Amino acid sequence: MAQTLHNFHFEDLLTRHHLKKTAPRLRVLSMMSSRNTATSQPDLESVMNDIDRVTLYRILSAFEEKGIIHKVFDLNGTANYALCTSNCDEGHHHDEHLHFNCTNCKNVYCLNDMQLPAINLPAGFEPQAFTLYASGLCPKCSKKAVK
Amino acid sequence: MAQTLHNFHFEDLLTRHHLKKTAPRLRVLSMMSSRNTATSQPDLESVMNDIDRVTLYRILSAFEEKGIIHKVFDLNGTANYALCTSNCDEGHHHDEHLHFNCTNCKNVYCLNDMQLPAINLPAGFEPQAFTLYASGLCPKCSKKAVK
DNA sequence: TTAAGTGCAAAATCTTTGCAAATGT
DNA sequence: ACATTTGCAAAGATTTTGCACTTAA
Repeated sequence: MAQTLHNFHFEDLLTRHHLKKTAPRLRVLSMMSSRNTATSQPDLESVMNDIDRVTLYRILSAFEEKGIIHKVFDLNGTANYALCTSNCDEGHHHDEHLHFNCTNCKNVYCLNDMQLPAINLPAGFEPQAFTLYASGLCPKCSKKAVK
Repeated sequence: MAQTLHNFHFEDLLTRHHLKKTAPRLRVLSMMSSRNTATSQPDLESVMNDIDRVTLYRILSAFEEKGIIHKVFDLNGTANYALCTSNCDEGHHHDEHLHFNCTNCKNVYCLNDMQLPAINLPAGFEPQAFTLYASGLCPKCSKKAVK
């Protein structure tokens, strides 16, 4: 995570998904890739306040549909988005990793490396996707020895 | 789940949490206990349309604060509430069970019996609570052989 | 050139707040 | 009687929709 990817990578990403390479979209992608936490619409809006709010909503939903980003709800029910790691197809996400929501700084971390353990469900349930969600203190906040 | 509890049980529950026994609150409790799926504010509103919407919001948040119900967000980010099984204290929930969201009928099931497997987090993360979330087809919908 | 994307205004939702009237203890 | 709770009205916040202008291909 958090590695700064080059712009041509994002341009390529947009092209592959038949989306036009526009300035707002590239800025959203670059902003999201520069973080190691998920980003909400309000986040985006405060950082890129020259881009229209509606445009941000539309960019996020287009990216999600195309499988470029995925959505996680934080403890407050706010949607947070993070770049998909691998091969999420149109309409089919494969983000079965652990999401960690810090109760102090409110950030949502995607811990892609964590494998989900196998889960057995009661008879009749046919699961298609799993998400494991944890809340607590992230490394930064636990270091600060929160009162 | 889904067992119909007697009214005095709910009255007792309210008393224990220092909440007055009012008709709207008892109806919400009885409605929630009669279901085996979690209930959203819109759900409540459509079933009990003689109770003010604001009252329902306030009942839900009071119950959640007191640890009588807990909140799960479904695939659409809508808050769904379910009765807490055991000993959820004021401000401290212990609902570390599996939530199953059916992609067909949209219902959210609390599978209280499922134990969460132990999870190891990367260094620095200090988890306080886990939620495992699955989506797919519930028994009813998988039986119907959805197209 | 033209289909897709953006920005602005406005509508539709969803959720919260303030306060007077009603209700439980 | 008194503190809570409710219902209504209204404010605030969030998200969606429509449409003219702009831009990438």
